[in-house]
Amino acid sequence: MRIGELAEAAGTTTKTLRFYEDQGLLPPAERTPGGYRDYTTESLTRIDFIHRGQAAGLSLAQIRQVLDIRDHGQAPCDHVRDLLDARLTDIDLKLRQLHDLRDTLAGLRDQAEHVEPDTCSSDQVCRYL
Amino acid sequence: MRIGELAEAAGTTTKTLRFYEDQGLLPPAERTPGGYRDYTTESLTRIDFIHRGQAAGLSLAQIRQVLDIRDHGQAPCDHVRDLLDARLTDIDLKLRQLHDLRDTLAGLRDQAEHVEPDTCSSDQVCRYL
DNA sequence: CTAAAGCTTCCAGTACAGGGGAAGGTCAAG
DNA sequence: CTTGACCTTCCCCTGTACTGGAAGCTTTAG
Repeated sequence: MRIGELAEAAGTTTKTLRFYEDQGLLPPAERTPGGYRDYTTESLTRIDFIHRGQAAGLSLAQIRQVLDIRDHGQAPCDHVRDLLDARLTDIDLKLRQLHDLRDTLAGLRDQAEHVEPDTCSSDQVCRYL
Repeated sequence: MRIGELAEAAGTTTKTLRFYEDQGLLPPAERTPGGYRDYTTESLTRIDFIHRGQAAGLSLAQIRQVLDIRDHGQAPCDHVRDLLDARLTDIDLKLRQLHDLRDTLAGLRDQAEHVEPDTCSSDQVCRYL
């Protein structure tokens, strides 16, 4: 698969994929005789993982650490366990805060639901946006 | 309350608070006769909200939009409702991805747990970090 | 054979969220 | 009445995660 196809499939850009390779998030791609990067679908899985990590608020550096662990198939020492524990604690905190915020926003949204429609007539500029 | 106290209480810095004021996330603070910013505890609540928003992966611009809605006490038009819906959809997606990632990491961490301790002896550099 | 689309590297620029530090004003303690 | 802690504005710098664009090579279609 060429870089353009992969980017499309992964919902990103060729620029970003080269950037990820540069940052060590993707292994240096195989090359065709012409010098083009040549990917397998494995890369797609990897990019999805990166996207999930980002959605969780991890930095690319943190994602790379986790990928390195995954790449070696097994986690062989305390440092690695500690790293994963730190990430998990981090993520659990984020999950709690996210639930909190969701509730707050849902409350606001609920107020919006029960407002008279003509409170914001079409010829009135909505100053809240 | 002066800016230093507030920063301390909110777990942030004076720099950041002035930056938030500049960006419209905090209303321009009252001033003492000497020109110092003078805050009430209300600001603390607001900063906590901002922090929760950030933990949820919202940008400061998005947080500001939500705060603007909150500030006017009521959500008066479709645009606002749509904005909140967009944020909620956004957050629900993040919550799902976060759960996913948590499972993945917990799996890895579990492997780490069941590894022989001496696989990573003290005189062996842990190459995974 | 040529044109267009897609790829290569390289360098520079952008947006976001702040942080550093200068130059100077304010306030409470001694 | 001075010293030190804290405050003010202003301007520039930093790190993260990309993005744009130039100059040139490769591949596919007509």
